[in-house]
Amino acid sequence: MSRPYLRGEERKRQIVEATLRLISRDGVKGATLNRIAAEVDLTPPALYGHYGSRRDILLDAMRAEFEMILDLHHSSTNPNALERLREISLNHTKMTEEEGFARAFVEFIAASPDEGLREAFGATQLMLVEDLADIIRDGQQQGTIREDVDAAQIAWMLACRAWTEDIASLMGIAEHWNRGRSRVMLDHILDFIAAK
Amino acid sequence: MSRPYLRGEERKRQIVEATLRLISRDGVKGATLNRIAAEVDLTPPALYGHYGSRRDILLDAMRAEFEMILDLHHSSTNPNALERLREISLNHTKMTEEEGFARAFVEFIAASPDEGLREAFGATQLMLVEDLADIIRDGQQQGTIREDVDAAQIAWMLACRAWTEDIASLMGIAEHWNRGRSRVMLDHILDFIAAK
Amino acid sequence: MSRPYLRGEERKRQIVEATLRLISRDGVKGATLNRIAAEVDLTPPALYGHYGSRRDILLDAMRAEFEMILDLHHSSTNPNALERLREISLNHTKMTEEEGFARAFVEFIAASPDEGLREAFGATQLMLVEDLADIIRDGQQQGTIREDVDAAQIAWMLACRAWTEDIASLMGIAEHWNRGRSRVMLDHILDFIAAK
Amino acid sequence: MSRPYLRGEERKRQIVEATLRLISRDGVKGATLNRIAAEVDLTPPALYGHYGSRRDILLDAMRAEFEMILDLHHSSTNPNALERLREISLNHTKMTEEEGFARAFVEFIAASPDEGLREAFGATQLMLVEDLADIIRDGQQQGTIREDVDAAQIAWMLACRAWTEDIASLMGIAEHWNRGRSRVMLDHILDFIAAK
DNA sequence: CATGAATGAGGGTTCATTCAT
DNA sequence: GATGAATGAACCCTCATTCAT
Repeated sequence: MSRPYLRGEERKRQIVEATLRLISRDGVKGATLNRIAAEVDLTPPALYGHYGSRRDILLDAMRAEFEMILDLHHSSTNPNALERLREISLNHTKMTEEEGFARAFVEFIAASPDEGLREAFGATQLMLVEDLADIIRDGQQQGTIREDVDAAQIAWMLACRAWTEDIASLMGIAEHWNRGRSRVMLDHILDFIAAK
Repeated sequence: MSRPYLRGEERKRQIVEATLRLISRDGVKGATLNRIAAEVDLTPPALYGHYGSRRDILLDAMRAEFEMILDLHHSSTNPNALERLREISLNHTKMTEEEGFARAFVEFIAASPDEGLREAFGATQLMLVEDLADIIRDGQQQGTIREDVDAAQIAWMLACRAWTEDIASLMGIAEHWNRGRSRVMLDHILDFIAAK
Repeated sequence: MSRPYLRGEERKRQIVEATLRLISRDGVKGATLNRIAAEVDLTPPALYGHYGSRRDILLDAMRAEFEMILDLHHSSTNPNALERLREISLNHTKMTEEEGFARAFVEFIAASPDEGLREAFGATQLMLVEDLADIIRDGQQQGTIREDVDAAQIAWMLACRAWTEDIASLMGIAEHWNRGRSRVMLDHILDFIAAK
Repeated sequence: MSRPYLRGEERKRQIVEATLRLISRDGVKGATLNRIAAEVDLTPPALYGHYGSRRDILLDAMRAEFEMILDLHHSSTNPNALERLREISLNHTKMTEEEGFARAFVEFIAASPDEGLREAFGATQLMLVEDLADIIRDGQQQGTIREDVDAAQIAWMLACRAWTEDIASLMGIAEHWNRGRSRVMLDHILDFIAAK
């Protein structure tokens, strides 16, 4: 009637956003075609005009989430790599607290194996860790980070800290693994790698 | 006919084991009554003779898993609390590698929110962390662990390391977050808290 | 344990009472063996020690209800048959208002045909109407009721009034078909048959 | 394949008709989705394409039945309101005898409370009684019905007569509360209210 | 007299997907 | 690009009943 057909790309963006919203709220399992369709004011079969299957939608949503994390990694432009890591990490804390973001991220870990998303998710996770490792190597070149640390090792520890934040928030125990403790852990890591 | 009735407690144990097996393999979502029943050679309604609902079965499975972790925490009897922590942590690594164990544990994090298991899981998680903190306090009293560290903070960091092991295994990226790196992180933490 | 086995007749009475209670509250359909058993603190199979089937329990409950109505018919000992009818009818109104009674009665009408209770219920209903007709014939003999009215016809009309009271209560519209209107209808009937 | 898709409204009509048929035969409890679907040659889930739940189907069936009664009320166009009431009432008797009609109507009274239909049914019943009361007031204005009777009271008594017809038919005792006696009751009421 | 274990039938409902339009 | 109708599979759960104990 009054709703005009949307151009393909715009509709896809709409669908992906709705999907991430649903995943954050109800988990991957809760992101059913019925609900996604309702969210974008379409009928479920209409989704097949844009994606080949529910799995494709989920994968695209995962890609979008991945890009949001990448954006987070570039949210700081501090020339000092060490400080950049700190700012990125603190930004992560902030975004986790602003419920919504990163929530979907953890849900992908939680995705039922039969959704077949875990492997794909593992791959994106590797890229993100590698991205952090690049920053660390950057710092080693500029002299703000000790040259004798294993960049990948540190990147993983930072990622591990971020996961824990997300998971704690997800389980409703964010009061115990709180901003303060998360910060202490971050300081431990950064102190350890800081060039003296 | 030929299948003898099992006594209640034995049947419950059987059901819980089957459930954990299914959760490890297919996630919480995959542990359906149909499959659980098939696994123990019963019809789905028969499960209601032992549990009030699917949720009750899942909760009991969670409790069983919780007790396995508690057992893990007492798997070392080293009188030196610091070394006890090390042994417990390394045992965790070993068990994670022997696919199966702890896998179900992570699946509970991943459980769809509508299963209503996360809060319950968060509670057990808190208990486990507190259990680790007790060991740390133990070490502080016996002088093997620095008195000026926050026991809870350290316990969380150890838990965080364990989670990361499980999650990495789950996502199929255990090659990158491997035994070696996990060990390095452990050493970092223990070196930091060791009494000089 | 502490609960001694009950003598057969007492247990049956207990079961029947529980059944009527459940029927009043949840309808015939709601009087399941599970609930009846729970109500008398037994397991469902134990009921088979006293009755051959659920249907038998329901039939016995119906018989008990029938006797309660009979008691109602003899709740007045007024020697004047016309006044006896009035008192009986007003007592019915009172009992209907005291939610609980007669509720089960109507539920038997409502019983799903596949319960196979309606025919049995029709038979008891006939007996009750005939019982009222007897009172009317009594009045005709003693001269308080016109001799030219059809006793059965009037008995039915009185029964009809009683049903309407029950049904209106059941549908939650007792405010509209209320005590006053029910009373007016009663007066119509009794005025009509009163000997001049 | 060979079965063409039915347009929505037509399918809904088909479903409602099948539902009323089943309710007449097997009661509200007997109108299961399985049976309704089989009756219209569909699978049970297909019904959800037309109604949101079983309850919605039942409510729609109730509405359809309500409209049939309304039609009955307008089945007579006799200008004399008193005679109109007589014709309507006699038509009701006739329809009750033609097994099928009104049968479903009574079943709604009988619906298990947990179906949650009784309140809704009570509301429609009120409308029907009010509809009859309007005819009575009509007669009072045109002078065919005494001005000093309570229209609502009389309407209820007429409804009560109709219920009794239905219920007697339902219980299989229509031989006792038969056309003749029902007619006598009708004459009583109409004689009473007829203007002299 | 009563239980505990189990069953087969059936209940309402949700889901991803297909197909004709 | 989107819909409306329909499906098959699977979901959790309740029921009356049976049988061994």
